Amino acid sequence: MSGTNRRRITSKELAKLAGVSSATISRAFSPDSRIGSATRDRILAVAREYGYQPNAIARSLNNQRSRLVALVVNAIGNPCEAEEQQLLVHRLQARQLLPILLCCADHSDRLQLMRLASTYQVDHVVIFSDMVSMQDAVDIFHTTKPIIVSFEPLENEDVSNIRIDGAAGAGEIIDKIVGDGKRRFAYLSGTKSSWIDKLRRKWFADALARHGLAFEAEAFGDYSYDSGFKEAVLLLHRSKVDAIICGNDVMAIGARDAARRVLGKNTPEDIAIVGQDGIAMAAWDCNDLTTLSLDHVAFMDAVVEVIERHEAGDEGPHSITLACTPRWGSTA
Amino acid sequence: MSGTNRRRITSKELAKLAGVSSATISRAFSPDSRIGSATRDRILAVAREYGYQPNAIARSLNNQRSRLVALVVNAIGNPCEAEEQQLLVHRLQARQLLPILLCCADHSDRLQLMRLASTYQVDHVVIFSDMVSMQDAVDIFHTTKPIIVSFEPLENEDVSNIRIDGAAGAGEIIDKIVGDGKRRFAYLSGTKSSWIDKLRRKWFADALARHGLAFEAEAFGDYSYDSGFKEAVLLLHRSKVDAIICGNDVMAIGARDAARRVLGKNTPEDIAIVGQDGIAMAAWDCNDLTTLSLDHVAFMDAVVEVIERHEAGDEGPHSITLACTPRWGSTA
DNA sequence: TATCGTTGTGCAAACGATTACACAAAGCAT
DNA sequence: ATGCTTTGTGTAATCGTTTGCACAACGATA
Repeated sequence: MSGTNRRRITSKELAKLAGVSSATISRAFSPDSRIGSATRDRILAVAREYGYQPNAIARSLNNQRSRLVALVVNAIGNPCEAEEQQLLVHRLQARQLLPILLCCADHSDRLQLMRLASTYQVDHVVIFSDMVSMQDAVDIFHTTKPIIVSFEPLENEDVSNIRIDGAAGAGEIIDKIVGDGKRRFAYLSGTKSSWIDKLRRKWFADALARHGLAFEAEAFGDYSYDSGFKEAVLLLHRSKVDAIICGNDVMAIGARDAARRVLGKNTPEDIAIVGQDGIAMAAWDCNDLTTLSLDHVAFMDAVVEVIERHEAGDEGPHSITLACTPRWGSTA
Repeated sequence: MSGTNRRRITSKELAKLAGVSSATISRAFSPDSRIGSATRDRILAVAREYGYQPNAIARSLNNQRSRLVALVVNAIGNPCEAEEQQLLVHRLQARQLLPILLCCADHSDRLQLMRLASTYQVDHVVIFSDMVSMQDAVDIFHTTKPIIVSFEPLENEDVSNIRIDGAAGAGEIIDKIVGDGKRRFAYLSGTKSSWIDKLRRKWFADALARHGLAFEAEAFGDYSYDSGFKEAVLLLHRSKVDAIICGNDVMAIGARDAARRVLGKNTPEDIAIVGQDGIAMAAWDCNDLTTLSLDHVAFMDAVVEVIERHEAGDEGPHSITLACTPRWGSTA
């Protein structure tokens, strides 16, 4: 309680103070173990007095269970990832699981970091980055079945995963925009190399194909507002598209600003702009974005459900697919 | 390498395979320890072959150093915190420190969570939440000197901390707005109980006082867009203010939208709106917010500097203060 | 009263590394 | 050839828990 003593008291020391063995101390802290309730109460009282808490590191070593979860993400700064992380972290904490955050800029240190985290014997791994190959994940976390949250076609079917299907939603959105008279579409990708991005593009391309249309122009950004803005300017200067489908919401906002500010084009009359993700900001009055939206709550519930099944010993692999639905705003 | 074998190999097993003792295995993995370079190379080769990595949990138990850092935050969803976290996490990872994220909605489980994290023997604690009392932090992490990133007047001077001073910047902003002819100011707080919020308000109140002015109206939100929007509507209905200073940028954007959409008031002609934080989004073309901005990079550099001094054994306490500067946008 | 669960506790062996200490081998000067 | 340092390796204790096993005490049953 005093808060100023430097060293942490150990179970052996507490045992001496309470006149019991360290085994009994341990039992006092595990809810269902044979111990007299009087003894337990006395121990807990003494423990509180001396500020004793069992050392989770030592316990993990003995248990072979760390209750740590590695979260591999690309960027916390991206609002979509931030929203999802927040939901997930709360759910994990409610289950007494602690998240270790791995946030990786480039590819080389991503693997390095994953290796580092694996030495901490994490119980679960949630990979939000589709830049990580499944094989790398499985190799690095060989004792922990990772959960892949991405859309890469699974060549290794032994890994639990959560996938998203936006084909139907993209269809609805394209139908609406074509119905509004737009014919000349562009796709503004988030990255050049990601599977997610290719898949998302395909949803819309397929929907366009059903109207006998195809993307007339392409551009590549990096999921940031600035890249959305810049690429949209270039795109609109070099081709006369009247609709831009963007790889995520943030780029869509950038593209909308570029169209309005640099070219004086307004949504949805002059140009239709569509985002993807369904972040909270998309619904703000100043944005009111039409976007192919994911139910982030259901998404993270799915992640937690897979984790719980893994904890229960049923290592699957489990596979869950969630559908995306349109959010109708005033940009398309 | 095979990636499918369930159990992790131990140093003792690897020792047998390499024909050495487990002590030698350990030495092969610590850069500066007495070991023949031929032996080391052989061990590392065998280790790679069998996918051996030293167990960080066991090492931590022995070392008394976990290389884990607890990050206590209010909400990842808040863009300001997200941006800072991202910067900090990168800096920690570059130093082979792993962040454990504690994200706390309400006060009771905040302490609970901090206690849980403390059982993992974290080497450092960074507290971003001014909802945590310093005394609680010190009590819970009694073996680890926490770093408090907040503005609460330090009654306990034994804790390293990083503070922010926006008095001068707020002065500049108020001077400008008053110079533009505005006289009737409102303050839209982020929370009712936080020290940060009170201090931020005081910067602006003091600046107003120098012009013989004071806040005519007050409102309380929760740092969210929706609360900014809602409170601004109520505020503008019940009083005829022509300037609103907001507790953060997100609320300022909400307030701006409310003024424009619900009351048809434009910035900066009809009403001046000011944010605080200086998040990236404030500079987006659609927002172009005038805000009292913090240099997040310098901020997180400061946090890391304190951590490094603590690691070097100089536990301070260290205290760093950073100044906020105005970002001039079109909202004020 | 003898027997048999049941309950509560202690002993000691894990868990997987690190590291102080001891010691053999080797290099080098006398 | 002797003594001294340096280098490389092994032995064993340690970090702080948990848990299987043994056992004493106790109440209930026959």
